Amino acid sequence: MTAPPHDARRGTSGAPLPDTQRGMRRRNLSRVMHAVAAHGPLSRAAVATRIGLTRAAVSTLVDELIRSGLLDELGPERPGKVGRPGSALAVSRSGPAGIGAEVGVDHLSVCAVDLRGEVRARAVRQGDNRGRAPEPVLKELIALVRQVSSEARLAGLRPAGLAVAVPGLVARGTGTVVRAPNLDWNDVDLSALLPDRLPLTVDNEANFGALAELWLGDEVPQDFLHVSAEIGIGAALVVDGRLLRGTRGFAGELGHVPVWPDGPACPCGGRGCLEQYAGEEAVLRAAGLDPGADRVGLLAERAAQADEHVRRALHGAGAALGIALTGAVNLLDPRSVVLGGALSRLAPWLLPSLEVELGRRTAGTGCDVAASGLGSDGPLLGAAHSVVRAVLDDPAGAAA
Amino acid sequence: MTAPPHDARRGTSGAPLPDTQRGMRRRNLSRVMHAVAAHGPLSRAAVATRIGLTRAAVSTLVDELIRSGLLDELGPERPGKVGRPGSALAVSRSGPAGIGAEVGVDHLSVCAVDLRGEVRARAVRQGDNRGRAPEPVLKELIALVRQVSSEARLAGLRPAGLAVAVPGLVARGTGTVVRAPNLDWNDVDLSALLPDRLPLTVDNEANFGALAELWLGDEVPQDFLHVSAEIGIGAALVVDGRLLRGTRGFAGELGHVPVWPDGPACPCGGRGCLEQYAGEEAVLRAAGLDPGADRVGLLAERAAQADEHVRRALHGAGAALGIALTGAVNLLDPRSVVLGGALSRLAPWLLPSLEVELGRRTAGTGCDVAASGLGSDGPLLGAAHSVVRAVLDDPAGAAA
DNA sequence: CTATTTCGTCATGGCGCTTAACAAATTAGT
DNA sequence: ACTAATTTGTTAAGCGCCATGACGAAATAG
Repeated sequence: MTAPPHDARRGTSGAPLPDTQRGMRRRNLSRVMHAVAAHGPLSRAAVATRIGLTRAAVSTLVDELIRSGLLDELGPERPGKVGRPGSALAVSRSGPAGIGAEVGVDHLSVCAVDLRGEVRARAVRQGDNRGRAPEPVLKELIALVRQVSSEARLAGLRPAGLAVAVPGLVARGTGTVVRAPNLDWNDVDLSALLPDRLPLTVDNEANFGALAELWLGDEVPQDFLHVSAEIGIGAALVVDGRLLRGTRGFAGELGHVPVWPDGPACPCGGRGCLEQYAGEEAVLRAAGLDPGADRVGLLAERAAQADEHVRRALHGAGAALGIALTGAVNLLDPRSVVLGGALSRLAPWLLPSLEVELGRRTAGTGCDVAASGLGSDGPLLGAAHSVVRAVLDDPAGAAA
Repeated sequence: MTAPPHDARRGTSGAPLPDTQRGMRRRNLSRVMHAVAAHGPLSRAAVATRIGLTRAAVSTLVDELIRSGLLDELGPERPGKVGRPGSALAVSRSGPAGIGAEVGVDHLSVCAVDLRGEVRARAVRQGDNRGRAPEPVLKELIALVRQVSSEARLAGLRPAGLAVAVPGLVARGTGTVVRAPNLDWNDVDLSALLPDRLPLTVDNEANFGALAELWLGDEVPQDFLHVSAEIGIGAALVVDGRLLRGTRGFAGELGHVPVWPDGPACPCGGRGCLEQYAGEEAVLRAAGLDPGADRVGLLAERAAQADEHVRRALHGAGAALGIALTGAVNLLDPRSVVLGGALSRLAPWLLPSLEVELGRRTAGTGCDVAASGLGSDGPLLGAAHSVVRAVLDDPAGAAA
């Protein structure tokens, strides 16, 4: 009566589970999906040489994926070379879809992304969520999710999962928002409040923003530091194509890196944290502006108008950021630093002083700094794509 | 005449290579080795339940490993429970051995470690290597390696690889020392100067020290920051049981994290780097001591004698370290910080001020700080063990 | 002394990939 | 225009590897 080890299979990571033929098949299915997803339409033969299996093996894998509705046969390729032309395969446009959602301080947004990575439906609801109770906010979010989901279904898609980006700390592996200062939420369990049938993932919006950069960015370096400033100043670290979360999921707290250790006291208990120099509040104060609704927009507008106060404030913030990033770059040696989220809009005025500080302090080694091309859509897209990635990582687990 | 994909197999990492049955076998062989190595003598049945395969499958795997000389059958276990007692399996004491070597500023040392992790032979040669040319130093090192190797062979071991720890930057994936300031070596290619038949690995001693902590430490957390101070101040980051090297292999430069950004100029081009406050030179100067031969020993001795100057200097260094580590802890959220190498000897006088700074600046989250238990042997042991790990990771590739 | 439990092995079977051969579809050459 | 060469996708045979189920062996429990 020994328990059979048959069900020892586990989630998507696949690495540490006992190696059996079933797992081999699953990983090879995933390899085929990734190859086709990443490198456009491909013939079976092209997939085979790319992933290192034989054409025969790939044939059976592809058959299975087509039957599952994850791959489409587009028909014969245009013959340019000698030999029988291959039959082009592409990731299906009508298979599973990832539903991404974002709870922002001044908006809610939801979108559906197909396996090819295209956004097929989206919905936004503007409105200040600061201080509102979780329940009504999430009720509105559910309405948006329902709307986008049914729109997706009309387009022939099947929602396969929901990922929610929130501006706060999320307990690792759960759906609980531990603390979201700008919303004033504490210990909110989204999995209880979002009773949709879809598998749910919840994560920090900075993390999803970094993943979007990893999956959708132009340069696609596998190692970079993604800095965003929606809640305080957060950094997400991508190393070797993997997001580094830390033991408790608290990694990336760039905002509380000491810049001038004897500087002003910070609510966190420290002194001279980066947030005291480059945080939203601090910059607004230094610029002589009142906190309003769209504070970042205001800063960008004034800076563009060459407002000297604002420009000087941003100059100082950039310098402080540069000093904090010097520490990070020295520790991590990333290929590049990406300014995402709100920071990407302010980049033109932050970058000069930032690069001066970073450049002279990391003389030989250095590191590129650039603004993200994804703008404020990063977290939302990252969330939706995370669902899609899960399907690509384990196609067998997400059969139609 | 298509190239057969047969040889697509690759190194030890195993993950991204096309999944074929051969690879499956190799990974399962590795799982058996790791299980036996980590959890003492084990019966086939115990291995089977532990790694999630059937007894039948484990039997054939074990047979193969015994035939290769990597596993030993110790005979029947002491029966304490009902049922037929299993036959205890242990990692062989006479299989392959890892040869580790360390080029220190004041010594050369070499040791041989068997698959069980026991040091079976070692040799040390004291003598200041500062400023000596690479060739004579390496000639001496080769002599030590030969001596230890033949000693190991006499004990029935077969040297399977040589790993060298050097106090400097090593170009990733090569055997070239880019820069070793304390030795005054630049662009020295060890693979050309160590023409032994053994497969050669070269890495920074701080990295090997961290790996030793990972593999041999008591606590065995999979995420920690290992700080050492042989060459300047280096940190090695272990995340998820993997060493984080950075894109160029320059990760862990804790010594040049800005502490007081307006502080004294640093040769690196920056100002107020940690090294200006907690580096060996800086501490000796603050303590009013001259640089001598065994500088760290001198500091420890004086501190133990309650020398006020020295203690105050170490107190200041600890505070600076604490500030720099605050940044690192905020960024990485490691489970603990370990002071290794020379720092472990000075820990009693560094820790108090270090913990004060770190504690009050990372209020809620915090992070344990402790001295390494491995003392100054860390890098040497880490190097030798890295060879052993390579065998455990791919037993098939290292058959007798 | 028998029943029970656990261990290690063996024979059988299924699954998944490789190999080798073949038909189909195209280009290159005469 | 017709044949040769090349490449694709499929099929059948074969082999490796693990699971399953049965068995003898070696201990404890009653």
